[in-house]
Amino acid sequence: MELRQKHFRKRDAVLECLRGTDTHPSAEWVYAQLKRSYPDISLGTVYRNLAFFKEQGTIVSLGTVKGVERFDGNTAPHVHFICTECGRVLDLMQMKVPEELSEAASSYSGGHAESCQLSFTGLCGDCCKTVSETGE
Amino acid sequence: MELRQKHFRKRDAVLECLRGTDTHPSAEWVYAQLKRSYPDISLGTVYRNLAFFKEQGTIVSLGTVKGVERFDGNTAPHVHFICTECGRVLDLMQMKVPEELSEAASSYSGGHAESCQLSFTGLCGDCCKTVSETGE
DNA sequence: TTCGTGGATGTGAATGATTCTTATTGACAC
DNA sequence: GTGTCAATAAGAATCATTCACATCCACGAA
Repeated sequence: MELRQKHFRKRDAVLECLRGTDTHPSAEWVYAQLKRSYPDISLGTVYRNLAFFKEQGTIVSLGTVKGVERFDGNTAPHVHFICTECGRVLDLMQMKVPEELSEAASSYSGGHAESCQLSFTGLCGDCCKTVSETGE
Repeated sequence: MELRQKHFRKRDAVLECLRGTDTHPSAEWVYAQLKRSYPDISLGTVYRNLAFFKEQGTIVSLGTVKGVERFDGNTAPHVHFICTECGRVLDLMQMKVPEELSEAASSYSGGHAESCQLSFTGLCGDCCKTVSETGE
């Protein structure tokens, strides 16, 4: 078991890294983090394993923000706030996503809805402040 | 005015093209359409003008589907259904997006929400059918 | 032990969407 | 006509992501 662990060390590390942050990171960010503990890790491995976990449903993609894909290790349905200025993504865990919406979406679309994403875009608190201080 | 029209012909054509469809097209699709009426139009022009209108708020980006950005000429807030199989994007105009959500998002996030996107992903009717017929 | 197998990885090249650069054009004011 | 300024075409450049391929490692069979 210890030995097996070793073989999957990097795959596991990708998942741990994602679960250990609430920054909804990009592949590049994960790569930079893991580089410290695993100096020989490659970007390809990070992409490969993110795709693997996404496929498994173990993690979730938030779509792209400013051209790069962002991931979330928290698969519980929750709402996101995306800052259009700095690209930060915040969780709004307090906001409820009505349960029955998916069924409504399925029936309206004639297909089968598997997941639902609710997100808001705008300026985060920090960027609001910066804008009001510098006048844009 | 006629003359001025001519100068902006392609910019306007990009907007018209987007407004004349409900397929939520990509830049490439718009380019292919316009190529018929404007054989010398360039992809760069399409990208440039999509970015221009997006900046103005005249059109809206849906984010990327299967790696390519998709646009919507319909800026009225409405719900989308995105097929993960064929990439089709359907409007669910019948579904309501509660008005007060944006304010809640602003207060929870400490920032200022400017827009809200609610979308469902899954299999559209056609793809459901295909899957059940072919057994995947 | 020694092989063989199969999954995980590193490397670097390839891909593909998007953006940038440069030269050109058209509309308008003088 | 000349100058200016925005819009454009063409193609090069960029950048995130994927792919191809050789290698490595754990495990199991001989």
